[in-house]
Amino acid sequence: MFKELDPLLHSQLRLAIMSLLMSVDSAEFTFIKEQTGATAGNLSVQIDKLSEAGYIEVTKSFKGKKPLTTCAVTKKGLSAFENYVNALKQYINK
Amino acid sequence: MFKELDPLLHSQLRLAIMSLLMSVDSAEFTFIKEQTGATAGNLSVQIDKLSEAGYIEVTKSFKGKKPLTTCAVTKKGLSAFENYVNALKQYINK
DNA sequence: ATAAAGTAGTTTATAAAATAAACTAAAATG
DNA sequence: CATTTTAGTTTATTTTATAAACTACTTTAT
Repeated sequence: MFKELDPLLHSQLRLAIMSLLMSVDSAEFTFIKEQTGATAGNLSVQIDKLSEAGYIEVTKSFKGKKPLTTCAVTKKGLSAFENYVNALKQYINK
Repeated sequence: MFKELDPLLHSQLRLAIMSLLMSVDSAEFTFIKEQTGATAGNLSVQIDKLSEAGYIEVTKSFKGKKPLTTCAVTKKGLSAFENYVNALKQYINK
């Protein structure tokens, strides 16, 4: 039987966000937006979902006078990502 | 920028169907149902979608007196699957 | 000084998808 | 011969993804 694919991660945009965050300490909203090509609205929604699941930590502050949203993956998020990748391999490795 | 993940394949059940079909010549509806744990209704719908996209070929016949639906991956499906796996690697390989 | 345009997002509405429930039709079973 | 089972399909509901519209503030130009 096939392992279940965490629906929170099995989404192109959320997976891209997580993928990005895997390789950095933290990333700004605008950077993620650029890298993923997502609209701000969509990104905002998906970041919220990852945040509410405890997969990422979102910090809102200011860069000078502009709002600054920074995201970083949590231990829980890292573990979920690894699990997801692991499950996925069952589907794609021949 | 991240490559797009073929939405037809980026679905747990459809991906499982394709994954199964990759390793066999053809598979019966009931076999796919057992292996994936999907409900018949859901499976029927997803098989239709893959079929309409030309990713699989569906043959309806009879085994004795019972209806028999058989599925096999097409060249197009194989290529789409390979493309999908390739794109996916961009997300999950660190 | 203020109107216009840009930045950094959030909220809400809509479109698309996944899934299950209800249904059909025939066959096997008791 | 009535009930259950098999093999599916169709339809309805729920969930999701996504974009459009909006908010709040800042920078630039006049």
